[in-house]
Amino acid sequence: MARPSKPLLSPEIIVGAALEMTAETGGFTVPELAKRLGVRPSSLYNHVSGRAEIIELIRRQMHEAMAVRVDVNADWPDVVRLVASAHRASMARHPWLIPLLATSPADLDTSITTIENVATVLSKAGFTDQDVLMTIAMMDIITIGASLDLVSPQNLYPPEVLAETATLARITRSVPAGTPRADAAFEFTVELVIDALRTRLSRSRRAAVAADAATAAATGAATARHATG
Amino acid sequence: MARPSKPLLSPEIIVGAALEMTAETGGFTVPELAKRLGVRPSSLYNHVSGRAEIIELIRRQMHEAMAVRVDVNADWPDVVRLVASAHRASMARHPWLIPLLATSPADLDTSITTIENVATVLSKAGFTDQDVLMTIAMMDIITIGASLDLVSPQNLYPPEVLAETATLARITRSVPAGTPRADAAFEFTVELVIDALRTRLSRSRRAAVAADAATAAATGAATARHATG
DNA sequence: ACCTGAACACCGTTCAAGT
DNA sequence: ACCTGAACACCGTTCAAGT
Repeated sequence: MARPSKPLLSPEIIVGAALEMTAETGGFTVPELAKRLGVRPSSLYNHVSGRAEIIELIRRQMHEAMAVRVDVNADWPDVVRLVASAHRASMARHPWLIPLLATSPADLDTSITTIENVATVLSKAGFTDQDVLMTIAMMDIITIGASLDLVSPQNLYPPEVLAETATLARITRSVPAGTPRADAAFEFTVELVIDALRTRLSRSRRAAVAADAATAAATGAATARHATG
Repeated sequence: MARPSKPLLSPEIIVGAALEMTAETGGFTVPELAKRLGVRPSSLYNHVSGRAEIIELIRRQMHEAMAVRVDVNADWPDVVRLVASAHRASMARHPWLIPLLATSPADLDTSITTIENVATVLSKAGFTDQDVLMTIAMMDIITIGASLDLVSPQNLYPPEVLAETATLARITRSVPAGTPRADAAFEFTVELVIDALRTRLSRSRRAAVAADAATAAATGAATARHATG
C-alpha cells in the first residue's frame, strides 16, 4: 500500500476534487480533500506544495474559465454584455474566491485574450484610448460587485428593517419582487452603462469631426499642397 | 489571578482589538487576540460566544461606520457621489470582510437610514420607484466592486502579459498611469452612471408630461367640471 | 461574574520509512 | 517516484476549578 504502480493523484485530480468540494460546501480542507480522494493527507504533498498552491491552481482555472470567445467584428454593446455576463457567472460559481481573483493580477493565460479582444472592439468603435481603459476597468468593477451581489440573500432588506423606513418601504412594496433582484440590478447597470457609453461615443465623435474641420480650415492651403504625402 | 475585581474584557474591547489586528495583518486568530489583550484564549468565551460572534460584531460595526449623514435636500448626483465614495472607503478598510458584508442583510442599525435617505432624495428628484430601487442596487454593486478593486495590485496587467497583446499594450502605454488607476476607474464609473441617470430622468419626465397632456386632452371636459376636487 | 489550565478535535505541514 | 504513519505547531472551543 505504499507507492502504487500508477500514481493515485495529480495536481489536476486534486484541484478537481477541491473545486467539487467548494461547490458543495463553500470551502475545502486538506484532510477532507484527502478523504474524498481515498488517500492520506500527507500524500497530497507529493503533488502540490500545500493548500496555498491548490488555491492558486483553482484561481488559474477560474481565470481560464472566464475566457470568452469574442467576435471582434460584433457590435461593441453586444460584446460588453456578453463578457460582463460571462465573467459574473464564472465568479459567482466560487464566491469565496472572488476577493482572491479581484486582487490578483491577470494571468499569462487565456483570459487576457478576452480582454484584448474587448479592447480591440471598443477601439475600433471609436472610443479614445483613455475611455477603452476606463471601460474595461469599469466592467471589472461591475462584474465583481454583481457576482457578490448574486450570492447575497434574496431579501437584503428584511421586514423589521423596512418598518423603520418610509420611502424605502413604499418602494420595495410597489416594485414586483418577482424576478430575481440580483439579475435585474445587474441588467439595469449594464444597460445604463452601455447607454451612457453610447452618448459619450457620439459626443467624442462630433468633437473629433469639429476639430478636424477646424484643422482643415486653418491649414487648408498647406494641406492642399502635399495632399498625397 | 482568577476573577479580577474589575473585568479585563468586554465585547467592545475584544472587537476593538480584533479590528486593530485585521487592519495590521488582514485577519485575526483567537489565541493571538488573547495575547494582545494579555489574557488566556478561554477568557474570551466569557464575553463572546466564539470567533463567529466576533466577526459578526465587526460586521455590525462596519455597517454602522458606513452610515453617512445625507442632506435630504441636496442634489441627487451629489448624494450618489457622497454615499458611493463613503461606502467604498469603509469597505476597502477591511477587504477580507467585503464578501461577508455583501452577502449579509442590512442591519437594524444606522446604515439603513443612509439608504432610506438616498431613496428619499432620488424619489423627490422624480425617479420612478423601480428606478430608485435599481439605482440603490447598482450603487451597491459598484461600491462593492470598486472597494475590491481598490485593494488590488496597482499593476493588473504585468508587462509579460501585455507582451502578448496589441491593442491593450498600446492603450496602457498611451494612457498616463500617474493617477491611481482604481480611483480613476471608480470616478469614471460613478460619473458615467450619474450622466446616464440624468438623461433617464429627463426622458421619464418628458414621458410623464406627454402622458399628462394626453390624459388632459382626452378627459378635458370632464376635468374642467370638478377642477377643484 | 470572570480568569485560568487542562483537555479535545481539527487543521496544515514535515519527514523518515516503506516499496 | 509516490503513498504511509507518526509527529509538530497551531487553531477554535469546552469545562471544571478557582476566587
